[in-house]
Amino acid sequence: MHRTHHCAQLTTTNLGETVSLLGWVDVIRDQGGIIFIDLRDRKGVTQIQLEPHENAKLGEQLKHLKLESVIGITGKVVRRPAGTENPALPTGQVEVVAESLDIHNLSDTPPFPLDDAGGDKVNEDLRLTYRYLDLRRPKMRKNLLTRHRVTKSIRDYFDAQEFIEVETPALFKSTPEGAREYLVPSRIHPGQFYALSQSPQQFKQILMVAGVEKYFQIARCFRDEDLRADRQMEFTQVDVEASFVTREDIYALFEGMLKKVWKDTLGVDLPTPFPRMPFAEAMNRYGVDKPDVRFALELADFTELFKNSAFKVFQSTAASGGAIKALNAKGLADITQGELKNLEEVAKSLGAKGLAFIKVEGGEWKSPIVKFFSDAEKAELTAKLGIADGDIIFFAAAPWEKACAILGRLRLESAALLQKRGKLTIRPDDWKFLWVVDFPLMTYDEAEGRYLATHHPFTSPVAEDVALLDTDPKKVRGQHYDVVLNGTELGGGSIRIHQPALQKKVFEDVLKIPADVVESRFGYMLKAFTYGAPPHGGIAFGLDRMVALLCGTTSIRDVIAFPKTQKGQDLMAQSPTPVTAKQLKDLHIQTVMLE
RNA sequence: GGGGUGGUAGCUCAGCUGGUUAGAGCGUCUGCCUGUCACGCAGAAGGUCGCGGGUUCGAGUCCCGUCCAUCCCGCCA
Repeated sequence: MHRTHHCAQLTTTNLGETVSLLGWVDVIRDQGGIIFIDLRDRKGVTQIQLEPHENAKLGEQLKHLKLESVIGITGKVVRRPAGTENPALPTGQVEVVAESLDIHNLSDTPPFPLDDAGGDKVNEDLRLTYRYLDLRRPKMRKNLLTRHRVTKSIRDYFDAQEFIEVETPALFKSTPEGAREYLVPSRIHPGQFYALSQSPQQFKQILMVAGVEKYFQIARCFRDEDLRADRQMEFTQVDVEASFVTREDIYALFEGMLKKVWKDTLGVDLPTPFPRMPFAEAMNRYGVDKPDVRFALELADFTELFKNSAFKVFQSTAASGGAIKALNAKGLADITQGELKNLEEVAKSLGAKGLAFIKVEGGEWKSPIVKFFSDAEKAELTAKLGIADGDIIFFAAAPWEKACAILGRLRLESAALLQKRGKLTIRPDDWKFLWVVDFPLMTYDEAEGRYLATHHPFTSPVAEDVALLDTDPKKVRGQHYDVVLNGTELGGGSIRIHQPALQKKVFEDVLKIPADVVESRFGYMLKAFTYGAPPHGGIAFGLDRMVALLCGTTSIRDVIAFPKTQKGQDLMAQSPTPVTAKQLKDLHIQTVMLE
């Protein structure tokens, strides 16, 4: 039997037709003399009406029919009796009176409810173990569909812009500068390994040397780092590179892509261009390099003010080159002891010694530290923070970046508390994009005792800062940009270095990678650059995170068909697993477990 | 590697300062019901309280260890 229609299709225009439907048993409502089945396929649901007394064979078949069984039914489309229509259903005006029923496969009782309301509450490990059932849920089916729409939209966009999609190898060479890699032993080359590509970065730059000019790829990437709600060991990146472009060209290109994706999937018109914000400003105002600008609660700086303060903690921090930052969590003076303690723990986990605060209630500043403040200090705090009754002010005194980070985190925590109280509204569909720009090219790593690339070593310095590479590397700004949406970093990219001499200088003189290591890891790239490498730049963009935001979920596992758990296991197929001695022998591998 | 939260029936959860036979809703099974769509009604079955050890006359409850899930820090050029 073939289906004549799908289960969201039948309307009053089909009245009187004999139709065949195939699908899963969604619900059985047995009224005794009349039985209703909601038959579900990937498009929707149609109500089937059966009268077991009228049709003995049907009655017998129905006796052992269970939910989630796969059946086919043939019958006539009729109008539902007046007053029994279901306006919530697209097919709710009609029903199919079953004449015959094929049971293709009886189902065992599912281990958890498959409706959205019930399924959402189920422990995720169970959903992952039975992912094929979880994916039958309307919400998960919708997420898969949205993901498909997004990738289709992206491919259409870049195709229209004359970009071509080029596939680059998953099996690459190990380049241990960046994220930890998955190593793949070579059978043919005993003792040697490939690494799974953590990003097509080097290949896409080579493609520019190859004259492709406009490349994109929806690329799978692999990183052997610890997992999070927004990080999987394998994930998908929208990877783009173009020749003869400036930063502005990339901004416009990507804004166009995002505009189209939002229009195609949500019907939303995104305003462009997106605002640009220098890294230092993002840190100073929001305490992070991926600010959520849907709400204010901005940080303020009081380093100058407290340079000669009677309050020693602030005074000494300011005098020794640190920063004093403050955040007015407006209207949060009703914070509970438990919540305050929790915030203090958060601050401490980020390296704060404690959490200094001022609670403003009844016109009075309640705080263990306020007695140290002069009238002038109080006046400036009031003015800059807009202090009013009902506010609570948090302080951080630490090295600049740490002070910003502490308050940046407290800002988010405070916003959540204010939301809980109904004093602040942050809508998930309030799409606030921005570009964060002017990152430092290098960051000094205390532990390693050398400079590390803030993003990656292929990022080109801002032209007027190149001279600083020799004198003051940390002052050099990179031609890097991150695209941020509602506090999530969706992606980042840069204009790359395309002159072999400058690239070699960055590797060897600035990053202090020994010349022989540079040669073995990146020699092929430096060599390629000597054959006419065009100026180029691009971006890499987290597809999973974007789809998650479009689907209104915070976990990318909800938009990946078969994700891994936080310990990197596939609970359904049960990987990873041990392998046989023969497999290892073929790979010339001997295992010794180390403590 | 570190910190938080959780693990009790198929599912979601309750179970107080340790004390009869460990409960509820949903689901499952049986019966009834000819217009339901969260169908309804009546009844029944269903438990290694994650696992291991300890304290105690007595442990779901307290202690130690361990496993799993999840959130976060580190990490993610």
